[in-house]
Amino acid sequence: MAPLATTAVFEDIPPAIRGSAEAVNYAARKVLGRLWSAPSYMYFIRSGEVRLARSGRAGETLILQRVRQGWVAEASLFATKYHCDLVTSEPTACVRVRLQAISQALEVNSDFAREWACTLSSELRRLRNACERMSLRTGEQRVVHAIECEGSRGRIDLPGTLKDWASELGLTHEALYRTIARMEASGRLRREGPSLVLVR
Amino acid sequence: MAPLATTAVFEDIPPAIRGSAEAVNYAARKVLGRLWSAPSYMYFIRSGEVRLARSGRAGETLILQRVRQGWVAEASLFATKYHCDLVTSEPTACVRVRLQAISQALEVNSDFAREWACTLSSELRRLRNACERMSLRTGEQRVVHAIECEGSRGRIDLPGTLKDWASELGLTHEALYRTIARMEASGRLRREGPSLVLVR
DNA sequence: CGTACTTTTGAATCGCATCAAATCTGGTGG
DNA sequence: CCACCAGATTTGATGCGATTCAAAAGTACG
Repeated sequence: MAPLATTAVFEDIPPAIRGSAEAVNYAARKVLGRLWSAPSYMYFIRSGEVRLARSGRAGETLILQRVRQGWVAEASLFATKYHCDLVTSEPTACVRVRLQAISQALEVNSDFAREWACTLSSELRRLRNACERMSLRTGEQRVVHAIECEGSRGRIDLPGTLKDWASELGLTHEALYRTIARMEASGRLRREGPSLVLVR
Repeated sequence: MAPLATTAVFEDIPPAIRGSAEAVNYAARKVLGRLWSAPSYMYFIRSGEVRLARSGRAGETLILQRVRQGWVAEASLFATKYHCDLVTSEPTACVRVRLQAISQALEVNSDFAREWACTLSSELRRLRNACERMSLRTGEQRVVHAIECEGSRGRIDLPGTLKDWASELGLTHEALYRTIARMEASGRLRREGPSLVLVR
């Protein structure tokens, strides 16, 4: 399905590129960019969710970034090809901007340049955390690490299914279910609706 | 030991910040920055090696970045605290620049801003690769992935010991030795001095 | 009510971590 | 030059936890 283009402009887009921003809406499971293809737009997510993912030959998927608000695949600005797939997981409203416009804004507008560098830096820190998490050997260690890093005060809101979360944690969904069940049974974890809470 | 300060200026430092750059030399195993401490300098490595690492309570170490040339810990520009330890692994010559100077250069000099964003982006891509690698289950898959991503044409130069490489791959050194021995025995890998070569 | 998907549990297998010990290596000081 | 030492490399045995394959139960949605 072709994206529905509108001409709205949004306050949450950095002023420097509002002029070149174009609102687009996608249904779930639409591909915004495919591994190895040349990127031409940068996407700013307003609502819904876009995932940056890679899939192995066996069909298993690793989710590298999930964005519900803000820029996705920021690193593709200076790349000639996408290094991941870019896919919506649900109906998503976003704004797209030509790479060239971003590049130019970076050149001309130092506030935007600072903001961009800041975004990249924080994504870098997030990924370093993710890397460290993947080096942990047990599912329990990864769950605790994720809650401590990405949640607040021992609580994390799961944006989606446990199965999705499993592929972010680099576990099979079975392993994650069992880990959570074990932690819950021994009182180290509580589930509250869409949240997980570390006990004590 | 206090760093030996000199006043040399170097061509490989971006012009915009050469004025505020200060050459420093460190012995091996010197700590340039400690986890949770406030960063005040950014380091540009000229020779030697600096590692960005985290260590678990059991003493095991995960190497998140190894730099032999270029900026290290770029993400700390916008952070109030280091999120890793910053340590030399051998005698290292680098140039340090106050964060403030970098920040200002970013503001004033659009070429530098572009270069900085470019550096951050490529580090981001490298880290995404590392994340994907950590999601692979066997040592052999990780070795192949690393050679394909970080090496060139099926060959990688190991910058350091196999033991070091093991902690980058998220494996114990024993597991890595065994993996390499197995691959070599079955003819899928060849060792040539400091290099590993994928066969076929 | 049926379909697609997630969640859950079970059993067998695989590969890494762990602990232990021996060998090899490069560099130091006597 | 040689003894020595710290560290890397290597091999072995054992156990643990995740993966895998399988199947059942729960859930959301048309």
